[in-house]
Amino acid sequence: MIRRKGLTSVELAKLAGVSSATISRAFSNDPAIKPETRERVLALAAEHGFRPNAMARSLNNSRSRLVALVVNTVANPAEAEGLDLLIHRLQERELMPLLLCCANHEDRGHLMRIASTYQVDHVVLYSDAVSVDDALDIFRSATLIVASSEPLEGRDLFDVRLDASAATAQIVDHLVGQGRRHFVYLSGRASSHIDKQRMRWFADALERHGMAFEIVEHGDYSYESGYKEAVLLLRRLRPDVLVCANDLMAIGAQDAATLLGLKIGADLAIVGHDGVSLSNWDSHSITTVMPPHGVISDALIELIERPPTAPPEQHVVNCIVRWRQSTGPAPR
Amino acid sequence: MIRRKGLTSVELAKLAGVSSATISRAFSNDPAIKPETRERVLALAAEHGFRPNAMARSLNNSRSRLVALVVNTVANPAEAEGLDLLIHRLQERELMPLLLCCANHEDRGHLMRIASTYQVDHVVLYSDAVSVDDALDIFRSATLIVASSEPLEGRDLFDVRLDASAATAQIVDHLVGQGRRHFVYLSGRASSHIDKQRMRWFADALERHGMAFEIVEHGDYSYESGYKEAVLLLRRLRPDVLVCANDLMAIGAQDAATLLGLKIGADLAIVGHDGVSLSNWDSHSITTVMPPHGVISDALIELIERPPTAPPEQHVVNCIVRWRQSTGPAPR
DNA sequence: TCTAACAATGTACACGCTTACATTTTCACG
DNA sequence: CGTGAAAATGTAAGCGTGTACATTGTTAGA
Repeated sequence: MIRRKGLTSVELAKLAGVSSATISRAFSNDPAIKPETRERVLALAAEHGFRPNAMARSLNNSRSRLVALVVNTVANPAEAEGLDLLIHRLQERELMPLLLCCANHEDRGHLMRIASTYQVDHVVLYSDAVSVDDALDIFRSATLIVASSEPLEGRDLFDVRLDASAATAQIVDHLVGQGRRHFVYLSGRASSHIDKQRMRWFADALERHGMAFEIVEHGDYSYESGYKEAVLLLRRLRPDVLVCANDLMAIGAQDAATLLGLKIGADLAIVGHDGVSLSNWDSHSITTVMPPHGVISDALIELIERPPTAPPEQHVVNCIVRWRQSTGPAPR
Repeated sequence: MIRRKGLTSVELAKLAGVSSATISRAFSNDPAIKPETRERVLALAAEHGFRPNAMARSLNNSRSRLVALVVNTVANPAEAEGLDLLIHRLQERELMPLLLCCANHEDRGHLMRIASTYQVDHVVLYSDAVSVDDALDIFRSATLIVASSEPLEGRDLFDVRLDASAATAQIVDHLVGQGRRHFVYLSGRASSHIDKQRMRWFADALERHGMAFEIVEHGDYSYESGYKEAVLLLRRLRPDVLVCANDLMAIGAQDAATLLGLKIGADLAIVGHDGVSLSNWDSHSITTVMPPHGVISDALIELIERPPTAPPEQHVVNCIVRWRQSTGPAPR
């Protein structure tokens, strides 16, 4: 296996009988180049397998076309299913995703510092893996784009904020309309921003009916914890609605409830969050509050493509409801 | 938000009263530098937030510390759960993963060509997303590392090959020992290399008992197809063992079998592949043939860290069995 | 035919770092 | 105290592009 280095623009220039500047112009769609020359250069380049060196290129125009994606882990479908779409969109635009997986990584700062070394143009904070301030501090010369449901008041950032208030209200209205009165929220990690938000949205929606809900704080986002906590709380509290911090816990809870002889969608309604694809299996069809991944990705891309001089901009994206069997017959 | 560019090594040199070469040496662990100077430079660098520009660095030593990871999609846990570990290992070594998601991407060649532009040091073909030849052709100056279960005879590549023959044999022996005789394999995509391999391993294991199995070729790796095909085939063939091309289908099949009144692990044994975490839920505990992600990642890292002059090397990694309830009581 | 304006290309330097080589400093030892 | 080797640092030439500016070629209008 011979590892030959590709040729450079000067070498190709020699072969084409032009200067390296012309090579550069051929590849950068410069209108100053004669179309025929362009064609000739590109043909020759293709023939010899020449492609401009992105390192050298970004060294002097300081645009790397690299986008750092800061996530927790790709092993979690709730994150990965949206991420996959975003990566796809980036690739369509010939932007290169640099993935930073922060879960299990003690020193996230170090991780980001290394990434910043590559002169990334944009940083997308795709999960709550790191704080906005840390990221701002480290990625000084990149534009930071935050995707979160945490309200970042007055921060003047580029951000796409998820809002599930409407979706949550729809579900609550529907369930209250079914005559349900006893709501319980099973938390994943009560201290997490996303969990706090979700509880707040539920509280608001219930309050409009003059109602409240109880919180069980012992979950950890896993199937097992959903199962275990559901067994305990169903015996103790006897709710007719169980809202779970994520779909995995909702599925675990459903299995537990079934085991206890409850009829899902009738005796007990179950609601999940995230809308992961497995919430829609026949075995456990979970009504869930889902972030619209396509809309989010589009908004993020829009922020990424904004000219660097443009002022910070905020998008608010509304979550949607996936009606499934765990809340009985769907409305309308 | 002020986007100030960081300072350069010459500027820092000026501040430190040294030359830019000394700065470079301080950051590259060059033994030729006096420890105290090194400390002084690093302290000053930290103070001013200086970090060397990776683009400029790799431009002249042609080592980018970038690793291209060619995968299908991160949305599929079977891929993502192993990938997550590999990314973690890379990050520990200060190597940057450049993710190429090929599923849904018509022109994978183009994707790879762009990535190659960034002078990646290594390319890991982590799934069957693209052919080895295409990758070799495009990433001329990087070393290619292939992770697959497809035997690449005589290709003289760096590769980590999965072998499930022993694991498969263990399962088959166990099931035959339980008195089971009628084996059916539900395929995901019969044309895929991985599926062909898995069928071959099963064929071999059964052959040693003088037995064979039937193949149902209508699956597509989804829960739904597992469910649907299982309903059809269980009525038609009445097997006592159903081997599925992946865990999702196995779970679907289990739901179908349960619906038909079969007792899983007794009337019917079900076997999956991939060992995704959700194969271990209480609701559907599936015995599965699992690639040891840790071992695979270690092997890949070892190949990545091999000096560029080293000759190609092959690792064979044995899959392991996760005994669950879908095959009845575990052996021993 | 001459000139001005424009189109197309070439020239040369900058981007921020590494590194071979040159130079200076240090230090041990006679 | 002088000498030479070793240690530490400085100098300068790239690495492969993009791009401002200079240069050449072309065409229109008078």
